[in-house]
Amino acid sequence: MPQIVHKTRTQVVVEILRERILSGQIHAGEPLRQSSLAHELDVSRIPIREALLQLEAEGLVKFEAHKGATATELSLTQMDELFELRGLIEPTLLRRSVPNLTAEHLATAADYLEQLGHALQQDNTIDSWSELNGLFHLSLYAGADRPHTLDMVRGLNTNSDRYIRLQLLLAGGRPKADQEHRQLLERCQAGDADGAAELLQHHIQSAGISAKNLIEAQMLRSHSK
Amino acid sequence: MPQIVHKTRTQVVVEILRERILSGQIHAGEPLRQSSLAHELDVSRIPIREALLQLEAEGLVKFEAHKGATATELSLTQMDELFELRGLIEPTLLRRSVPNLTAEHLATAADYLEQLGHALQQDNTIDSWSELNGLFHLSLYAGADRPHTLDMVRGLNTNSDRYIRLQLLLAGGRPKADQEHRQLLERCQAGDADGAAELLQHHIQSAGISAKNLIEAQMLRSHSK
DNA sequence: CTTGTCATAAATGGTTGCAATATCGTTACA
DNA sequence: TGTAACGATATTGCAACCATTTATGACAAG
Repeated sequence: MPQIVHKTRTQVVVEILRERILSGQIHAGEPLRQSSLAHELDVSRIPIREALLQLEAEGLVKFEAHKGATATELSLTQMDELFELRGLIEPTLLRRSVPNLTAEHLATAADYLEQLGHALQQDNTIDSWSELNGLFHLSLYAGADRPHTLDMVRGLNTNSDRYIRLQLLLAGGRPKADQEHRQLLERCQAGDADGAAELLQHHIQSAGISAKNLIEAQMLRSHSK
Repeated sequence: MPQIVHKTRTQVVVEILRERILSGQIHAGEPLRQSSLAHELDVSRIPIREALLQLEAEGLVKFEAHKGATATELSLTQMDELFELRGLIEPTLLRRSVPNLTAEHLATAADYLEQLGHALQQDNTIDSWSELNGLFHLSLYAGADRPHTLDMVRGLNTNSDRYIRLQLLLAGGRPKADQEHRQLLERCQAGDADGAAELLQHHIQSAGISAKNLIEAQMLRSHSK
């Protein structure tokens, strides 16, 4: 019984715009006009504005007074920054979490992992894979009891998501990540916090590197034509 | 020629409210009514709402749909979280920054440090000390070239600021921090990144511990009466 | 006396319209 | 020909008003 919840229009708009930016439907640097969005989504401009403000806090748009909002584009160095932060924070979280993980926690993590496997062969692959990937990672941090930090990690993930999706799109699935995920879960189940943390760090680092390579290739291609 | 800058009302309101929360003028848990704030600050409710949204992103208020906004209160465990994150991120930033610090960077850092010394003997001690403290720390990270991370650290600092100020108020100055600051700057000047990073970690950790002790004492006192 | 329902009040969420600001093309002038 | 001032236009910022939701309290039934 999902207890009907009244979403405000602002929240709805936030979700729509976030999805559009992450999916690449709105691409980086593109200006987001309040009026046109308002007209298109059939709401007034106030919810649009507030949505844009929230998205700015998430780092997905840049909001300049009297100039309008634009979808942010992450430069290569900014990607470095993102993955460096994740590589710093997430293993620490995991290390704290592992000793406190209950069987239930591990079960949901395993569930996500299985769904991840299925997601690769389905239709709307990319979006669901990306979401499940985030959920899997976060579920492993449930034992850390660090809600604020978790929010922060969620934010970092959201930001790197665009490039993860791009990576999925161009590289066609990620068997390597899947393998690493399984090993990671194994370590967690075994209660090996340090081993798990180390694996995770490699995992994040390699994801960062391959995302970066992809972007570089992309940039070269677009420059050469 | 400072190129007159037009602040929007929203920005003005954000600054006023942030200062009120950090200074304790608005204390934790206190509800923030849009109407009364709008009347008091002589603006409509729209800028107030947008300001509250921004402050929510900073973690200073909690904004619940249809229920209103309240100033957040940080529990002890949340403080732990905050200082743990700072202790994780800031030393890493510093280590990356030190090798790239120019003489100019170091000069401004030294300048802030001197101002910090003066601030202790003046009137509006707490507010300016707190601000200068943040500026000093941030100035040392200028060489890291990590703008996004810097923003994040700024946010963490803002959140811990309330308790730093409380600490200053009750403990009356912080000669210990001053000493540590000097040593820190020394290490940076000497180009000793690892030493500086280690010092910084201790510095943050001890600040966290003493803040925590203070809060605990505070809670005991209020419970006992 | 407790409890559930309904009406009323208060606060927030959202729409429309107007004012302020930036952008860009045009024109005048060096 | 280049540049600087200027004005039209588009876009954002803000205020006043209306709609919706939540909280409060009275009142009646058990």
